[in-house]
Amino acid sequence: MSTTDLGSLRLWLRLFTTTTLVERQLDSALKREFGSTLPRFDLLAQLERAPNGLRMGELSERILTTGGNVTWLVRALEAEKLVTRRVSPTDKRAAIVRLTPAGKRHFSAMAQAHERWIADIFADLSPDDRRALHARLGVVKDRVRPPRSSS
Amino acid sequence: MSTTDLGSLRLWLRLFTTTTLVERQLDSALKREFGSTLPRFDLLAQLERAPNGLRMGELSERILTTGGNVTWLVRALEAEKLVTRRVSPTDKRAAIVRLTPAGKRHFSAMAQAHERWIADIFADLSPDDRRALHARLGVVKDRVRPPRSSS
DNA sequence: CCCAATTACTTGATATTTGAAGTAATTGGC
DNA sequence: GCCAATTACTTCAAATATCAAGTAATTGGG
Repeated sequence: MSTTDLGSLRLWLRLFTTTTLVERQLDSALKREFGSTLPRFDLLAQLERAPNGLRMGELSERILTTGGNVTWLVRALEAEKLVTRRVSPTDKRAAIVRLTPAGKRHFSAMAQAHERWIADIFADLSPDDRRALHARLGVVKDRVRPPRSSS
Repeated sequence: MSTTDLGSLRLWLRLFTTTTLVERQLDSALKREFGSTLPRFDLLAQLERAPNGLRMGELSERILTTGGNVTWLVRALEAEKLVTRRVSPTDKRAAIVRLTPAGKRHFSAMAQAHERWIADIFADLSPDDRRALHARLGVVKDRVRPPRSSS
């Protein structure tokens, strides 16, 4: 309806820029307030949602990173006693990672702050705006990755 | 108007996931078809738009990365004869980076493919959807970085 | 059962990015 | 003009991420 055509390229640039800026803001806030980072937070968040733990492979799929990187992250978190890793009883190749009680405490402290920061960042959008954004991003997402999960 | 509330957190997760997936698709296509990468492409794109060249600092601001990283990228591109670097005549601290003719050719070949890939990725959105997305992302962007530029 | 193919991870070499510290050049106030 | 503060980069080390092997365990077809 409106008169200007908006090239997809400009849309992509804005999508990229916006995401990068938000990411950076969150990462630096996590660093400043908790001495942590976004990748670590994301990994812990996945574990929080999975009381039975997750395998390394599931983790790497969910946080969109490579297996080698997950090995690295988990090793670091394990050294800090935030997660444990044990061999799966049903498949000895697989390692199951879980939050420790200390990991849960640490995560939930961060999660509260994290949620506040995010609410603040998106505060200028109405609920309808947020739904509209979410829905349209879903269209793009399904285009780059044939459906399957939700996130 | 609709009934479900959508938490900002879910919106952020989708924003992040979508952007990461698109980014990856573009990066791997650039790698596959041209042996390049997205950061290099982005840097060249900035230079393409600036016939008079850009200083290192302008580059790092525009591609949202650190100065050290720009030094690294430019050094690599320079070694491939795609860009040149010369000391600014008016300010000897500053280095001005420009595309070489070979760099222009290389870039424009990539740019055409890049634009096709992007058009394809966003093909399921109508022009109005794209405008709507762009506008709402703008709201978020202005929240994390007090206005100034457009991108 | 048995073995080739597949799967789940880990490792090690690289690649990339960041962040802090260092160097050189420029600027503003006096 | 002169010097302290600022600015523009570069460097170097540390943090992260990728990719290609390599290892161990599991599975499926005969």
